Amino acid sequence: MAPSHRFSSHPLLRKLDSICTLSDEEKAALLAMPMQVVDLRSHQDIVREGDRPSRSCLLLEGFTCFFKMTGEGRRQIMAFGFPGDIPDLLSLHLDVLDNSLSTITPCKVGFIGHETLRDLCSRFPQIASAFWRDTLIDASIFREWMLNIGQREAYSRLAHLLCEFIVRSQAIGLGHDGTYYAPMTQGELGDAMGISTVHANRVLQGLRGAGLISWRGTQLTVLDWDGLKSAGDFDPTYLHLREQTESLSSLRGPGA
Amino acid sequence: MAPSHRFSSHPLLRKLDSICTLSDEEKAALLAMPMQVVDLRSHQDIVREGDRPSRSCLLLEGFTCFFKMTGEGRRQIMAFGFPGDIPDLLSLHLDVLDNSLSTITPCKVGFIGHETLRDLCSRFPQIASAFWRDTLIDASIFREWMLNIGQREAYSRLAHLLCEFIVRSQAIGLGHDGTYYAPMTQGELGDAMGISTVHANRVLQGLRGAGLISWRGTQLTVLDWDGLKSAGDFDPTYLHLREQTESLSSLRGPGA
DNA sequence: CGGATCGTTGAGTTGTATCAAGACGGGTGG
DNA sequence: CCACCCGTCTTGATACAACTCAACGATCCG
Repeated sequence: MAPSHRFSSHPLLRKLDSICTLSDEEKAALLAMPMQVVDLRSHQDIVREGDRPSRSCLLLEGFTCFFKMTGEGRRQIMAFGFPGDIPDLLSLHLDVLDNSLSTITPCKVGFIGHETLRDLCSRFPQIASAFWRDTLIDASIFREWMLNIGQREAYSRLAHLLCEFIVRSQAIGLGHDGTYYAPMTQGELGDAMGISTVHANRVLQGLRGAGLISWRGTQLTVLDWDGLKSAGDFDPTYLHLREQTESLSSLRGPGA
Repeated sequence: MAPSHRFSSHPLLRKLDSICTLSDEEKAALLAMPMQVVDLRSHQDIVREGDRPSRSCLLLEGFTCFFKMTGEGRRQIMAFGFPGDIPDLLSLHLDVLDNSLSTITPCKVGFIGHETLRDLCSRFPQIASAFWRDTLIDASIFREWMLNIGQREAYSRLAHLLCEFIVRSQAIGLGHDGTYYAPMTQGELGDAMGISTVHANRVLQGLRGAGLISWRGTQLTVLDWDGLKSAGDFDPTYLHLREQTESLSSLRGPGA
């Protein structure tokens, strides 16, 4: 029953397995992609707004953030990148990048040339569909963040963000016993939610005080999953995961 | 010099012309798509959150909005749909819809079956790329709205929204002499910016008082384009239009 | 051990929400 | 054709969520 066959250990396939179905031939083709593997320190730029990259970046290990700055120098984080993600896949069809991408932890990334990706898409239409679908899911997450930032108050907003973080971690096999690796600082949390660092701190203490989570260092532990979900008005539909029920039920076990 | 050949009158081609290049053969194939044309009244749902549509909706005439509701009943508008847009193209690769789509004016729409679209994409890779690119531009706009909602104050936020509305209108040939058809109510404006109707009204009067725009009924007139752009911290890069300079210079003419 | 980054707390300020009520305007029915 | 009605726009008063500024404590790392 466990989906552990010879491919499942690679982060890209874990990620793609969580959102679509691919044949072994297609998976083999993905693993055969030539890529330039690079190790990066934390808080280092990968690509910057205004660049015209000819390759995209597959995140093999670590976490990234995708963000954009206001003219007044305020930063909005648009997305967090998890292992297996290709955070700048959009540059395949968008010549000039309108966002920057940085690491938030030390990362191992693989740069894949756009010709390689285009060739793969034309030879394997299912892979093209999977990549397109992946960018559509990213867009769906952007919309949910817009709803979150525009319409929910900060307390609920943070609860929602953490729910998403947990479900996405779970989907690619990260986290044990209701505890997850959460490397973001409170400043990054604030920039992702459109609130100040100070307020992020206060709201976080609200969640702690309500007994929903504990968060020490980079260890985030869910103490009351149902409570967190309802505080965050969270419905995972927008993540468009396969087997949602399975990953969620395995969550409720250790959480409750 | 004018790009008016036999295809340019159709809204879909005007839209696609603004973001990519297609051959005459591809354009002919697009125009030959079978579609079910329907007239809709204003403020009518087209598809709802939770639907599993087997077709997408090409907007031939009128304006739509794409939105999502909070558990507490607050609405966030994610995007406005212009003539030529396919606001729910994403349903081609996302089984269950996580947003609702409604008209905001009377509309003429053409429903196109997903098999038709898939067939077209497999026969004409350039069309597949154009559609994929279109959804990526939508995502880019979502990100800019996140930045707008999360990091800019209401006055600047509204100025930015109007700048985008004007440039997008301009890109598909709507508007004359700095005047544009803007059918949104102040309530819809507020829901798009994450502020209340009352505050949308006050901020709008701020823009009027600063001499940047006039807006009576559905007629929005730009009085000071450079002023509006700088109030909104607006840079159109994220719209990924072809020939940006051309459409913007023609704007400055009647505007100033 | 010193310095930098991150987390935490307090006090005062400001942007925006809510509630309420009136004015305007366009459509419909008597 | 007028009267009415409903949705939208507008304005005022009050309340609150979140911001800024500032300072201090806790870590971590070199």
